[in-house]
Amino acid sequence: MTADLHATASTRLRADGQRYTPRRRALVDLLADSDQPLTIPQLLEHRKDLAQSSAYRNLAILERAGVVHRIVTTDEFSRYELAEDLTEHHHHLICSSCGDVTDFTVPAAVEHDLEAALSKVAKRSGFRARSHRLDLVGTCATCE
Amino acid sequence: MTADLHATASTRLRADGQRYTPRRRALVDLLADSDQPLTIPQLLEHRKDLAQSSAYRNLAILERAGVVHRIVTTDEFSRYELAEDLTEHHHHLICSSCGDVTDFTVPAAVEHDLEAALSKVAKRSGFRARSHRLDLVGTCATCE
DNA sequence: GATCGAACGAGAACGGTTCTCATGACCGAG
DNA sequence: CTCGGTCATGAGAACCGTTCTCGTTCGATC
Repeated sequence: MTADLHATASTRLRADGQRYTPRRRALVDLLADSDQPLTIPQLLEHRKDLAQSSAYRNLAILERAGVVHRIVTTDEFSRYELAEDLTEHHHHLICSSCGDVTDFTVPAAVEHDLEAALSKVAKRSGFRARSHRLDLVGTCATCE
Repeated sequence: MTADLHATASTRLRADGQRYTPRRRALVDLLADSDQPLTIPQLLEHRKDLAQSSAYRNLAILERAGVVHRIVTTDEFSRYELAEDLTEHHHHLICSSCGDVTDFTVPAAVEHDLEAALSKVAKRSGFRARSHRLDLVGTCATCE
C-alpha cells in the first residue's frame, strides 16, 4: 500500500512531465508517515539531508502534479499533506495558539448531507466546486 | 444598525485599550459595505486616502479586538471581513484561479448537524473549539 | 562509459507584512 | 483656552517565508 502510493505519485509526476526522484520520494514518505500536515522546517528537521530550496521546489512540483496538498493558516508557515485521494477525506483541527494542525473525520452521514447542501450552493452560483474544506479553529489540548 | 455596528466596534476597541479613530471607522465601513472579504489593495483602492502601513496596523488592531476577521488562502494576499458575530454565520466560495472569495450560507438544519458532529470531535480530542470554517474551493463563474 | 537534459543546493532576490520613528491629532488638567 | 502628554498616523526601512538563479551533480539512454 505504500508501494501503491509511490506508484501513484510516480505516475502523476510523469503525467506532468516530471521525474519521481529520491528527494521527492523522501518528501512523500515523510508526509505519509505523519498524522498531521507538516511545515517545511518540520520536514527538514526529520530529514537533515534535504535542502530547503529543493524542498520548496519539490513540494510545489508535487502539488502541481496532485500528489500533495498545501495548507495555509494564519500562522507563519505553510503546511503540506498528501492529496486527499491518496489518504482519506478528513478535516483539520487548527490551534490558533501554537498553529498546530491535526486531522479528524466526521461521520459519513454528516459528510453526505454537507456534500448535498454544498453542491446545491455551487450550482446556484455558477461555481465549479473541486473540494470542500472544513476546519475547526480553537486551542489544542496542550495549549489549553 | 450601522450605528450599532460602530457602537459595538467602539466598545470592543475600548475594552482592548484602543480608540475608535476615523481611519478605523473607515475600514469597518468598507468591510460592512462589501459582500465579500477584501484584500488590503482592494481597501486602499476604495479609499485612496488610507495609508498602507496604517491599514495593516489598524486591521491587526481591529482583529485583536474581535471586530474583524482575517482570512488567508493560497493566493498572495490576506483578506479581511467583519467578525462573524457582527454579520451572520456564513462560509466562503474560494476561486483557486483568481483568488476571489465570496460569501454563502447553508441551510440551518445542515449547519446544526454539522455543529453537533464537530462538538463531539472536539470533546473527544480535548480541543476547545472557537469556531468552524467551511469553504468550497473551485473555480468561480467568471473564471470558468 | 559518454552525453545531455533534468534535479539539486547555496545563496540572492522577491514581496506581502511588520516595524521604526518623526510628525500630527486628540484629550484631560489647570 | 492653553499647555502636555499620549496615542494614531504615514513614509520608508526591515523582516522573513518563499521563489528564483545559476553552477554543479545525477541519472536515464544509447
